[in-house]
Amino acid sequence: MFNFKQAFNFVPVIDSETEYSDKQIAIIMAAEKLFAIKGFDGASVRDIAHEADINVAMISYYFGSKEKLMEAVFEMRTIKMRLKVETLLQNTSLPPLQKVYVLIDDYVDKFIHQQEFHKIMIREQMIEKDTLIARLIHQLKKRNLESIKTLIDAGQKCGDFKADIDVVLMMTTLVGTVSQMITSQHFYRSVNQLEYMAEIEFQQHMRKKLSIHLRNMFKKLLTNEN
Amino acid sequence: MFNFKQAFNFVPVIDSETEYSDKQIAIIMAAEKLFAIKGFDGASVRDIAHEADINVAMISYYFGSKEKLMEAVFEMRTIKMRLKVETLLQNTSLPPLQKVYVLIDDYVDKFIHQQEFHKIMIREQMIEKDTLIARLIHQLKKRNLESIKTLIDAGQKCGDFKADIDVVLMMTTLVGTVSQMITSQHFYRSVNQLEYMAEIEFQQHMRKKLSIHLRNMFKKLLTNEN
Amino acid sequence: MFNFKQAFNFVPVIDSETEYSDKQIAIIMAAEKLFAIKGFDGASVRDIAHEADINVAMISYYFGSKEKLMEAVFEMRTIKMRLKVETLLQNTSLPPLQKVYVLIDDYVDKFIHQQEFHKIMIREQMIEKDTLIARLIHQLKKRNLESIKTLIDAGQKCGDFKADIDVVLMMTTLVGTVSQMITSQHFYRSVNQLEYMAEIEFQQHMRKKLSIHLRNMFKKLLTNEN
Amino acid sequence: MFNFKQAFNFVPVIDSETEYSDKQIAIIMAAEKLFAIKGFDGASVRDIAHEADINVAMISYYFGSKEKLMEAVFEMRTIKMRLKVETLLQNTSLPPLQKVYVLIDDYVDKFIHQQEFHKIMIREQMIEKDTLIARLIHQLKKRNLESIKTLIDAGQKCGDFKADIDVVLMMTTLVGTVSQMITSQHFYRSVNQLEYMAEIEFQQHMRKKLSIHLRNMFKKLLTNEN
DNA sequence: CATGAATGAGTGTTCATTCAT
DNA sequence: TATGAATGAACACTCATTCAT
Repeated sequence: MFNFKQAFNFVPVIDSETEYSDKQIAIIMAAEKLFAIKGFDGASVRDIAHEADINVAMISYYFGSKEKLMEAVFEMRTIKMRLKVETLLQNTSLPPLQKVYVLIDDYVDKFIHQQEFHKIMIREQMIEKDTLIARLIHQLKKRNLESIKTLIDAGQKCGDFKADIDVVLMMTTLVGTVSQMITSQHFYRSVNQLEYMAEIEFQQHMRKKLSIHLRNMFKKLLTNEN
Repeated sequence: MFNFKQAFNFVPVIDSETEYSDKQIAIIMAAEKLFAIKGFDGASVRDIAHEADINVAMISYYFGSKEKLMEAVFEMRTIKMRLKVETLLQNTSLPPLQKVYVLIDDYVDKFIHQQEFHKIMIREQMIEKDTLIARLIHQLKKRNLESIKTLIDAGQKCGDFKADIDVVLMMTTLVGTVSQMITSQHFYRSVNQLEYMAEIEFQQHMRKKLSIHLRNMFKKLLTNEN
Repeated sequence: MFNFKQAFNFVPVIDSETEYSDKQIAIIMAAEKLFAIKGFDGASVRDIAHEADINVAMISYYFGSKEKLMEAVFEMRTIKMRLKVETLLQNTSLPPLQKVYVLIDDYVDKFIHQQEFHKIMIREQMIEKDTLIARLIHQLKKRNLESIKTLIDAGQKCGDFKADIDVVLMMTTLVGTVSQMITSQHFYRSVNQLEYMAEIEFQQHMRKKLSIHLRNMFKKLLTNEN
Repeated sequence: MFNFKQAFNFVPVIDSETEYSDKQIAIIMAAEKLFAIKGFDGASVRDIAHEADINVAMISYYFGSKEKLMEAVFEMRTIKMRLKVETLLQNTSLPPLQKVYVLIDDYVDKFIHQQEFHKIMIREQMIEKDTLIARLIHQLKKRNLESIKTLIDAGQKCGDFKADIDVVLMMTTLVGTVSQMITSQHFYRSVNQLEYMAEIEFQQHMRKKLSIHLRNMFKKLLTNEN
């Protein structure tokens, strides 16, 4: 059996209820990759089977259908998508702005480390269908938004943050900026002459740049200081 | 024959080289709509033919292939995507910050009025293929970026703008925020109890909110004033 | 276009509403043949396409689905399945027993000339599914039964027929005997050393034998004479 | 181990050569049921395995293949299909017509009590393939026919039966009538308003009706009396 | 210029069967 | 003996495209 915690240990993991076998994990990850690159309809089950180096029939065997496989991708990822907000909220020693900084870094990390999954989410958000996945995304976003609202609220109550903050718009900028960086990273590399930087190094580069940029912006957005 | 200039006269149009017949325009617009909703692979040529109320064979007949049809969608739209920057640059009376404001509004307008096309662009950016479309998008973004750099440069030279500005990151935030608003507008409506607002009204609502939010952020990002 | 009336002129034809093209007729007849021999599930659309010498895709193109094709087989045949009863009922010159004789011959003829379709009907009757076809068969049988009841009634009223006649059981014997002859004709040939009789000749042999046998039985069943 | 004799003790059983385990019996009976309802191709081995509550692999494991399973169904049933004729022939006290009556009831009983198997037989008779099953059916019918011929012969020699009797046609009517009743029993119920009669009761109803109807017909067919 | 008919490759899925244990 | 996993072929059907007119 595949060790979930070890394989993805760079992000804090909350264990999934569903246990998947090694082969199932392989299929899910192959699917995640190809759904990200080609989209749901663009990636055929044969493509996925080939990528995962398994027989096509195994996909139906394990997941029932292509759609159910997509749901499995979501189930596996969304379980780990809950932000650190819950923990941050309970932390009394950290000042609100610092909490926001941690939050930004958490978002950036998650997007960068799970680019493929996020590409799928971006795509799926646009499809006008009332699928299980659409509902899962909606629910995930709503839960996150509420947690963040509580955090901002606390900052306002203690006088650190300004009064008139549109949290939804703020989050739109946070998520949008990171998403845009992910989707256009090829352009970013080209424009900054970073074409030949190693993937890992480039990820750290993005991570740092985004973190500084967003911290800077959010500080100005939330507080009155310079 | 369809009058291009008249039909899309809310944005300054630079004429395309290629002339399309009414029927071709109908196909392109049906394709744009369905590609936006369902994705390239999710939308079949039969779907598009049905939407455009023409015979399936016409698509191959007019455009050669489904892929070429997508290129036609891009050709028709990208031609009108050049920003007002060129005009702004030559305008000597307007202060730099005001120019940036005009730019922001231009971006917001374009994204909102051509949501369908932008959804396609967001999707296509993610596909890791060196297609004609990928090159078209890259070229468009590069051209826009350079114009904006010149504009920011001018602001820095006259002392209105700060010295250390990462224009690429700034643009990432601009484009990302607007894109994110577009792709998650359903969520936005739901969260702000705007489910039943008429589409037109909602577009103006987004337009205003985004404009204020982005102007506010960019002012802080670019200048030292409060 | 295929001339329906000419091609099947050995049985009185009531024109179908639906017009089929030559190719559609070819597909329907290939389907009829293979459904009869192999059953609905046993006959693949590829088999049928090969038998009809057309591309597999044409079946979906023309009929929508394999099931709809089966329905087309039924539509084409059931339209001609109405017995001569209606005509017989109006005929005042023919005595009731003679009418029954005509009816028997009509049944025998129909079964023998449309063996393939009848094999399908026998099979489909057994499948426990509430399909359109099941309903079509039920309806056809009910209509026929009612007409025959009227005919028997008339015979009883004029005193030619006995009073206690179970028409349903009588029809069960009529249909059952002919069906059984059709389904076990191979055995019949073998047992009567008719293996090498030509098909046409054998059909006439069956026709005659069945007619005499059934007339004889029904005379005894219906009347008091010897 | 399953006790064959006990389980089907309503008909005299001649032991099969092959001994089947409980699990094998369960599979065979599940197969018989589903083959009857859905046909050979319509019933998947997974269906059968599920119905028998065993692992799919067991079917290949025990019987080698789906086709061999069908043969096992036949082997298990045909062994018990030999009629009472042999016993009847040796009985000197019973007059020929009474023997025929016993024979009719025996047929009716067998068909009604083993409807599922008979549905399979009806279907398999129609398949134009020289399979083991086809040969088994042929052989069974031939053996039965010969026994009956001897019985009829005896009746003719003692002067009870008429001289010109086509035994094959007579058997066609016997088997055909009972088969037709079985395959169209749903129609029979509907037409006689017996939809809600309990299955057991309905079987007894059919049994009685068929017995009287067939005895009546056969008496007229075989003898000169009224 | 336009289109209904036709095609072959591809789709997701299910099949009976076999494998490894 | 027994079984979950696995396989490759087949399934019905849809695809983008081309053909004949």
